[in-house]
Amino acid sequence: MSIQKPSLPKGTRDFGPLQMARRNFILDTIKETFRLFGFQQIETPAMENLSTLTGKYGDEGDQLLFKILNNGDFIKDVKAEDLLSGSSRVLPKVAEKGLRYDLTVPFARYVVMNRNDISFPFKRFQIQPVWRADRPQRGRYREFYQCDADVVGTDSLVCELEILLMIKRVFGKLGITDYDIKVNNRKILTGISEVIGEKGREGELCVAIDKLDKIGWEKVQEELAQRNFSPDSISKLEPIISLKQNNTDKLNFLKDFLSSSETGLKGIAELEEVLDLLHKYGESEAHVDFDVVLARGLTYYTGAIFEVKVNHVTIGSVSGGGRYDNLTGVFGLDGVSGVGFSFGVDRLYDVMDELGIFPESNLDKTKVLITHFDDKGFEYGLQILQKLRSAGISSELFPETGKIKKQLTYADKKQIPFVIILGDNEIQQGNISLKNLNSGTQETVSLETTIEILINN
RNA sequence: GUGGUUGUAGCUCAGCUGGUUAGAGCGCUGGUUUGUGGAUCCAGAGGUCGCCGGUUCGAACCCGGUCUUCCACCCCA
Repeated sequence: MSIQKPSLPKGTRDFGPLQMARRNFILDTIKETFRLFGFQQIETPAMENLSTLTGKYGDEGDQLLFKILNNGDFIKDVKAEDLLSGSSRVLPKVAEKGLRYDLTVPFARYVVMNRNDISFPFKRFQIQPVWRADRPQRGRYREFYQCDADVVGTDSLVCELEILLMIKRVFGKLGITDYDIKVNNRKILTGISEVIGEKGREGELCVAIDKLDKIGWEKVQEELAQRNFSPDSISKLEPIISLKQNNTDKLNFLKDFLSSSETGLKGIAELEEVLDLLHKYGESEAHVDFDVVLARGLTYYTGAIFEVKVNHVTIGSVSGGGRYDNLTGVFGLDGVSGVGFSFGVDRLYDVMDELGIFPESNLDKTKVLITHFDDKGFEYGLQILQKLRSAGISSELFPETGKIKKQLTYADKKQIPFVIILGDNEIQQGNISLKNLNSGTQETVSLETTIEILINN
């Protein structure tokens, strides 16, 4: 049998010690923030029944689901005519489970299954990997983490406020300063389509308008025309596209523009209230940008829509979310509304990496390495190791007796700042030679003094 | 899913229009120093040139397929 080169599935990655230290820095910041705001953590299985997942993300979403082949004789129910009918006929017979595609649908399933034990409003957060059979590229992976926080069972706009506050807190802690939280409201989009005379077509409208930044107004007009929007309605859109003022001015303009649309005005009012709550909380509107053309998740969002973009980097949005009226309807539980959002850790990592703003040393570091020359030193070291750890000092004993050079090199590579050297002299006198690898200085002191020095450095 | 791109030592990359035993820097191992790391110097190990097939007297180089990487579209965190 030949030796094969190991490899990873497309779009997946290993994380080494440095990467994990950095990822944990991001994850800990997010977790701490969620908890500070009163969210409780849950987890759900990596795999769900395929029936739970399919049909929730549209046709394209279904294609991106990873399916899990049934165990045992997975082909036993497949008939010859099934094979001739194509893969869509065969799939349900060979796979009944799939990997989760996001955290929202499993959460909806969880809420429905535990409705009797949950007291509403329910604030939960969930930090787990999700899988998508997408084609990978920069900032896009087949396995990545989402950090969701959702509040279900209340219509209060305080939830929207808290989402803004949590985003601001996390970004502040991470040291990301140049970013925009784009906010909009589904009802405003609905209102716009009504006012321009294309009622009910906000979905199509937004798919086209969403590309404004990328392809420009000219191309957007072409696309709208292609989608059979009338020239009249397209021209009515013009003033919206060129809106470039502060939030208040934009809102005032739209109040006038949407005066004939009850839904549109409702959307404006909601957004105004969220901003008002922000001021009452004592926070500024800094980083909060009302973006009339922001459109996402239109199949389920019904109120506020959020998206966070870090400026001057090549990564797409790092966070997004919104309000939905009927999270659990597909699972037979009506009337559960909610609002939630998600941080993309992997993209936050890429953004911080690109900006070069990771703090210097959040690598998990040992404080001191105990080195020795022979079995006697090794045994003496073992006693000292116990004392150091009891004192809460992260320490390790070099596991082999051998050349001191090798042991020091190990400490150097692992960036361990202190080394304890135990030879015959130290053992006889019952003390310790402590070397500081950063300064190169070395002193022979008692165990108590050693512990004191290590704690204070 | 569509189109393009990439693959040579652990890492970053050279390698001329196909021509003997495929190179460099960094890293790694050992030595200079048998109780002292980082620097210098010396020596050494390490490659079925992504994989499979084809063209050729001869392929890292040309052709086909496949996998992988990155990019655009689609969509998304």
